[in-house]
Amino acid sequence: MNEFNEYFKSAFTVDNVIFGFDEGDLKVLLIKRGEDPYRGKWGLPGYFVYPNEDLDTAAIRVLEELTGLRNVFLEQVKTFGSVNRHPFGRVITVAYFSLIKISHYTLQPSSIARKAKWHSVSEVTGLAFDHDEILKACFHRLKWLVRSRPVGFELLPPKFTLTELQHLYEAILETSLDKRNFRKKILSMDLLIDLDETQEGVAHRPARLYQFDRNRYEELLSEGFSFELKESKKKERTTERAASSSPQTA
Amino acid sequence: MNEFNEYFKSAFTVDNVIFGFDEGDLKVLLIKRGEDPYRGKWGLPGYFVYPNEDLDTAAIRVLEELTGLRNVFLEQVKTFGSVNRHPFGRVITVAYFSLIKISHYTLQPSSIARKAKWHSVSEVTGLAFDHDEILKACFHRLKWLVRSRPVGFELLPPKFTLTELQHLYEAILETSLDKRNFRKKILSMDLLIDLDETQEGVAHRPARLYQFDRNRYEELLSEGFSFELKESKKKERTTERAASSSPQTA
DNA sequence: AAAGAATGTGTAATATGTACACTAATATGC
DNA sequence: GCATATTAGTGTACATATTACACATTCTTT
Repeated sequence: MNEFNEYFKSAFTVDNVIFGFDEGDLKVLLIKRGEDPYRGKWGLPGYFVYPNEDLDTAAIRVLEELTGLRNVFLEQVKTFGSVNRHPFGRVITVAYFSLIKISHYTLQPSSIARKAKWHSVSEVTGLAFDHDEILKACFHRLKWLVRSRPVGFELLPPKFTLTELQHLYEAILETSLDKRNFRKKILSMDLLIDLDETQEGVAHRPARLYQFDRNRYEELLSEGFSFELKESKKKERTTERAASSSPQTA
Repeated sequence: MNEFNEYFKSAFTVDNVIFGFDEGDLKVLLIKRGEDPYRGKWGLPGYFVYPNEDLDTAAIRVLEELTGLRNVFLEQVKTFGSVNRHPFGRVITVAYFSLIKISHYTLQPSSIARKAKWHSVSEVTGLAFDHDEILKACFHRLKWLVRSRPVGFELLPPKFTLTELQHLYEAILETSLDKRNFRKKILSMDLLIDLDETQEGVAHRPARLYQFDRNRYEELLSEGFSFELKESKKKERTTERAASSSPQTA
């Protein structure tokens, strides 16, 4: 019984990978570190877990403390525990990820995090610790999840156009999708409410606005429906314009 | 820098969920605990991680020490860290899982594990700690994985019949599959080598034996092939016999 | 040689996925 | 106000995949 105290003990932390979507681009929330190690470097918002705190609770608390984000649903992804991942000693970290609507939240970084800022996922590199690797794992999870759960709607504002939705899927899947097929597929799922409104102030034909029908989704789920969106099989899709420039019959 | 030592530290462990398949039944490897807490109870083979040991390495070592299994490929699934999951103090555990061919290994339990034995997954309950929950999470992962990776072959002996393969999939997916459609699908993937041998000593028409073609699989993967096996949509499939007992035209 | 038990096989109907090109609606610049 | 630029929105034919379904075959046992 007492031997228990003799077992090696390590510090442990949680790190949060928060994805958002803005300006047609997938973003991740990073903080500028105000503490050693890696002071002044960008990293994921993460910190130590308290002794009598569950992991999920810690992730929520730490996120709020560092960035000001509240009530964010976080999902565990993977645990990183390489011996030398932290310069001060053995630290095991549990990575969490989440998807949020950027416009719904205000960032209020604490002093530990000097700044909190959204960065384009595609441009992020050179983060503190092994955070590049953690980000990669979470992005991979997102890619995986997007095909079997309607996660896209978490990232968009409540009202969105089908083109915005498509661009989001293209950003996550890192591929291009056929407009007509994408629309047909999405609309056939019966998960969107057509708001009978259109965009305003755009210099082109305004698009219809839609809303995700969460109740309908729950209902369909309980009927055994499963959301499925496949990655297109062709790697590089040629545009229609390009393809039609060399027709067989002139 | 010195403050680092002030952060709360917890003990941490790895737990392994090893699946096997035998007698048409999905099994999990459990040990009978020879140590407190839960001495004499069944639980997952798991133990403490060393200070200068990576998590994956620890999982492999612990598995071997407790059960005698060597060279098993383990994959991280989830981390469990509820405050009260261990009666002696705060212990965070990282769960790993693996699939093995039961007949290929000999169990050699250590003294810490008084016994190591295969149990039918469907019958396991009342394990030590939160191991019921960990098992459930790993089974869920297996179900998920089976649809996108040819994991079934890891569980079968090198030579197997299509019926055995089908039964395995049925056990994992907890559903029944149509024989002809299953065969058509599997064979069309071009992942099996027909060994031109048949079963011996069975009291019925002997089945052909097949082998998984791992090289072909790697080859197909690099060509962008993706293994996909859907769960059948109908929950309860009626058997043909039953269905044909009430034909429209006599 | 008859009965029992599991193997092995094909086809038609339906559903899903894919490729692809033009018209419609708005804002802006002239 | 008219031409231009820009994005929205729409349909169909073809190929592929999924589903439902029944019976002859080959072996052992009695």
